[in-house]
Amino acid sequence: MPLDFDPIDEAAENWRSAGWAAVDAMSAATSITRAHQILSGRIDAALAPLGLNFSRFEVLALLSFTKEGELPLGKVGDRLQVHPASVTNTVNRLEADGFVVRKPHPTDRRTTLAALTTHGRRRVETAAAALAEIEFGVAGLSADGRRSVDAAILELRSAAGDFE
Amino acid sequence: MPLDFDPIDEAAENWRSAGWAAVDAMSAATSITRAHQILSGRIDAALAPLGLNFSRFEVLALLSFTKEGELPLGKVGDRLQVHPASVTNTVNRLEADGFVVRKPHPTDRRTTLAALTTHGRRRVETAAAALAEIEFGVAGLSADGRRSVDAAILELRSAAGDFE
DNA sequence: TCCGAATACTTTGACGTCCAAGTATTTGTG
DNA sequence: CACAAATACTTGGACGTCAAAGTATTCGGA
Repeated sequence: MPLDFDPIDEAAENWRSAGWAAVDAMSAATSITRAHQILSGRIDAALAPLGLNFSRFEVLALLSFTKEGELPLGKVGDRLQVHPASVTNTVNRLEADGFVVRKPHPTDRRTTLAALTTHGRRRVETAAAALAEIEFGVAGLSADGRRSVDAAILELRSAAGDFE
Repeated sequence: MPLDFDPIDEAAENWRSAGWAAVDAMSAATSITRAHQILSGRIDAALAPLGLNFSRFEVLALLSFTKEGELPLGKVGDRLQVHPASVTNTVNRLEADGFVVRKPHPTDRRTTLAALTTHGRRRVETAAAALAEIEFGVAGLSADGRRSVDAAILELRSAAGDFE
């Protein structure tokens, strides 16, 4: 049951009326938050039948891009920009489902590798196809829209010190 | 410790190399996810000293825009597009902190109203100023960027049936 | 009027994320 | 070579979100 008005637009009007500052910033932030909600709902729904969620999928995809199909847990966290505790948790689930196994690092005994299993490699292919099928939840966003979102957010991420 | 490359761009390259489909969609979805992470981190940090997080703030703001400063919990959920259980939880916290009180609906005994207290009204003003101060986390995003994000996401939300 | 369906909220439980603290191992420096 | 500091991961606790089930109340059609 959709509302018969745009709640974000409505909120912006209210902010303006209340004399609150930074209305455009508020609107952009709320839009991004809501977009994330929509995407993550769609993506998780597409992945659920495969026993995955987006985090778990991202880990499998990342591993599948490496030569050996394995990576230290710390590297996984760095690349995906998630907390070490989340990596532990995610890999626990993937391991319980047989998609990855933990292996000791050959030279550094502090380090643990997550290594893709055959099962995991098959599953990530299936999942990638399923996500492509639903266009990663961004169906409804034009090619121009996708490019401009990418470009704008690149500014934001760069300013936030995400890289370089 | 930022990476010395853009992890999203890196991911897009990997996807292309692996021959996976919908690379532009993947990139847009990942950008939005990461942007949300950045914003919510900044916003929650700004609100934490006030005993709020973004959800709690949104509820207070919404109430402050009404004539009487009160609204049925169900309406709150509709406007903010969050699950009823989350509304219950959020209002519990706000009530425990004295920012709102629950009141019975005058005519429908199924319904509960959340009503702003004086304390809550003062706090939401302070919080709004604090958020304006950090530009809702979107500092680093140009005016053009904000507009194009808004416009693009409006497409997405509209297609997702968010309203009208 | 009666009663099944709808509505409104709460409760419980499964997850997921982060922080802070704890353990193990390696690094770097005097 | 020793040992404090840094690194790598795990654990436990606080929170937040959602789905499903439960309770109370109101609505609407026979």
